[in-house]
Formats: sequence, C-alpha cells, structure tokens
Amino acid sequence: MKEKKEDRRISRTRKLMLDALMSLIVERSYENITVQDIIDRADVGRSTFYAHYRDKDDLLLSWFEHLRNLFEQQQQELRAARETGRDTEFNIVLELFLHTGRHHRLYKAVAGKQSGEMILRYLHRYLSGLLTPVMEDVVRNRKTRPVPVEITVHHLVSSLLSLMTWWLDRNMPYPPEKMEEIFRTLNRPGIEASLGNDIKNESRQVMADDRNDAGPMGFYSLFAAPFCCP
Amino acid sequence: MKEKKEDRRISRTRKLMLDALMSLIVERSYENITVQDIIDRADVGRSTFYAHYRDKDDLLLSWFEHLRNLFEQQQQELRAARETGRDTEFNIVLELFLHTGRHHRLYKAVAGKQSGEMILRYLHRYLSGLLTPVMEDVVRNRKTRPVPVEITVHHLVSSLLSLMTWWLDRNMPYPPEKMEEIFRTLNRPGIEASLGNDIKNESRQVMADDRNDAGPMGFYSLFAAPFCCP
DNA sequence: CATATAGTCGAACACAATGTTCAATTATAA
DNA sequence: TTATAATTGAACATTGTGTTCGACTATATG
Repeated sequence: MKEKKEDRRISRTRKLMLDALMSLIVERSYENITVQDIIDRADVGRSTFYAHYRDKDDLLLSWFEHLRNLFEQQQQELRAARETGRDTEFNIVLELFLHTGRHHRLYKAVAGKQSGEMILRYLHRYLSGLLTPVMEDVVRNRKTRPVPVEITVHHLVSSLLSLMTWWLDRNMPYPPEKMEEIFRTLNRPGIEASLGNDIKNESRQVMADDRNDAGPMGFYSLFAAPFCCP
Repeated sequence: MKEKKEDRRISRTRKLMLDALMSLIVERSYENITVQDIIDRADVGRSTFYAHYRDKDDLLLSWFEHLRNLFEQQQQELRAARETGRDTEFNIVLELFLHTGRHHRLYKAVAGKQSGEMILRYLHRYLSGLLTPVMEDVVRNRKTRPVPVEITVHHLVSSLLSLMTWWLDRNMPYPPEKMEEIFRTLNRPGIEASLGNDIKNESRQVMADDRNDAGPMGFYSLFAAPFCCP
C-alpha cells in the first residue's frame, strides 16, 4: 500500500537531517541551532540541505506535518473503533494532552519557553481550523451571540496552547487527565456564556448531545467528559 | 524634581536611537530590523549603540520599561483621583485595553502577528506579577481550590494577551470597552469556578467587595464592571 | 573662560552564519 | 549495465554581529 516512488537516498538524507535536528533540539533551544549544526551532525553536504529544504524552519515544519498526520491518523482510528461499537469516549482536548505528553521532549523544546513563535503560530492556525466549524455549528441554534465566534475560537485555542506550554515548561507536573479537567473548569462556563443562550436546555450545550455531526476531523466533542463543580 | 545627572549627549543619543527604532518598527517587523538599520537611521556610530545597549532587544526593552512607567503612573493618578472621592470605577483590564489602544502602532508592530516572542514574554511576566497577589488574596477565603492559582493566573494573562493581539492584528475592530466586555464574558465564569466555592455569596466573588486590599498596583478589581448575561 | 572628563565617531577587525554555484562523484532504479 | 538523479565539498559573495582603539568634540564644572 505504500507509494514507493521516492529514491532511497532521498528518504535516507531526509531522515538523517530530521534526526540531527531532533537530537539537537533536546540539547539546546531551537533558535540556537544553525543549519551548520544540522548538516554537521547529519553528516550531509551543505548543498544537500538546501536541495531539500529552504531553511531551518522548513525542516522543522515538515517534521510537524509528519507529527500532525500521525495524530490525525490515531484520531481516525479512535473514531473508527468508536463507530464499531466500542465505548471509547472521545475527547479531543484530552487526546491533545496525551499526544503532547507522548512527544513531550520535542514539544517542550519547540513550543515551550524557548520557542520561536513559528510553531505556536502553526499550531494555533491548525487548531483554529479544527475548532471553527464545530463552534459555528454549535452557534447555529443560538439566539444571542454575545461574543463573535472568531474570538471565541481564538480564545479557546490560545487557552489550550497556553496551558500546554505551561505544562511542558514545568515538566508536566500533572497527568494529561488533570490538565484536561483544568482546561474544562477554566473555559467551559465562559464558552457557554460566550455562545449565547438558546432554544434548548440551559447547560451542557457544548456537549455533543447526539453523536452525529462529527465535524471534519472526527471531532465529536470539545467538552466530552462530564463537567461538575466539586 | 528631576534628577538632572545625565549628560545631555546621552539623552540625545538614546532618544535618537529609540526614535529610529520606533520609526522602523512601523515600517517593517521588529525581527527584520538590524542594529545596522537603527544606527543608520539614528545617524550614530556603531560603537555608540553598543555603548548604550547590549543588543536590539535591550533597546526595545528599555522602551517598554518607559511605557510601563507611564502606564503605572497613570494608574496611580486614577487611583488617587478615586480616593479623593471621585466615582472613578477602576477596571484594570479596561485600562489595559485603553492603554494599548493609545499606543496601538507600537504594540501592533511588536506584539502582533509579526512579533518576536520576547515582548509577549515580558508582558506575560509583568501581568502575572500584577495578578498573582490579587488572586492569592481572593483564594484565601475559599474552601476548595479546583485549579492551582498559578494556572489560573497563567490562563487569565494568556487570555488577555491573546485577545490583545487578536484585537491589534485586526486593527481594533471593536472599542476597548467592548473588548473588556468580551474578556469578562469569556473568563469570568471560568475563573469563578476555578477559584472554588467559598463561605460568602455564590457569585461576584472576584469583584472587590470592599475597597481596601488595593494590591501592589492600585489593582482594585479585575472584573469591576457589572457582569450580566444578556 | 579654561579644562578635564566623558561621550561619540568611524574605520577596521574577527567571526559566524547564510544561501548559491558547479564540476566531480556516487548510488539508484530500471 | 547504464542513464539518471542525488550527493558532495569547496569556494564564494553577502550580511550581520560585537569589539577595539585612537582621534575628536560636547559638556559640566570650577
């Protein structure tokens, strides 16, 4: 099933450079890594690097796209499992914390304190893309709209990323589940309010009431787990 | 009352370089400005620049400290006015939006999409410093603490900065008052929940119930204006 | 006004990194 | 086996950084 078009040398070189970047990235901050460092460690020619990537960022970005594919694939599998009758409760925020935790060394190096803006912007864009249709769908039934959907989404994504970086910067002092709970505590009530009152029952509006409207990404529910004030 | 110790040449040179940076910063993004550009426009010697600042960031930071002093001074005046009997309702978030709006060209260039991480980090630290004692004070009366105060503060500051940058990036499509309202709608309920239930009445706990505990910065109230769901 | 002081100038320097080019070499697919 | 495509490595022009130093000049101060 694999597309085997690629010259073996290409994959080899690419892998070498990616590995070099990864091993460098856990040693010092991304900003302080030069193309020179990368090609030194990868042991490839300077011109080779530029034959593949425009610059350092391009290389990193290609790696993130790889990771994103991995993540999306896993989500698809979860979704599939769920559809075949398993009771997998789907919670995208939790999944994100789990995923980040799994790759924490990379994300810490790149999205933490030391980070360049680039990756955070990339993630922001990506997550906003995921969230926007969901939110717009939710808001369709609402009569009032106290806060523009665009802002709500922006806020939610920023909050998630800010919690993520906090978590990473402090070496993940809580488990992903706890972080997801905190995220929910902080944001759920405000999101409710920001989306406006509506036709149906007052609370648990953001929850996926029924299990259709899967959204573009198998994105069932933003606040899937039950919420309760202790 | 002024300390007139400084050599006139020093202030002159400093001003030249600051002006140069400012005028450059509205033309292109901060990242793409070099020390060379600055000294060219300021028309000062290369060595002069390094005699005053360690690097580009140092120069920008010194300017932000200037701005911060300005802001704090204004807040002090407001506070004073309030204490002398005026009915100035004090709302720090609104004040911040007003301040940012006033200096929007600078902040846009520096804290917007194009920004380097640096200034956002600086602001984050600064605002967290303002907020932490307030939050810790609020939480003192609470029995439960669903979310660590540190995270609540982090979340709140991130949210504020994210709204700010959104606002700036889109050329301030709403007035500061509206943005403050949005901030409140999005965050107030979640903050309530995150700080836990307590002894007193259920709602409006974050509001400054009485007007003592001014905090370090004349920081009377985070959500001073009345909150209502429409 | 005189003068020591302290700030500024500007040119030169060493250094580090970028991104391009090209002919020679080598691995690969077919 | 061989045509093709990838890699190499060295050289190069370019841009920016941060430092140094002697010469110059504005300034504060007596």
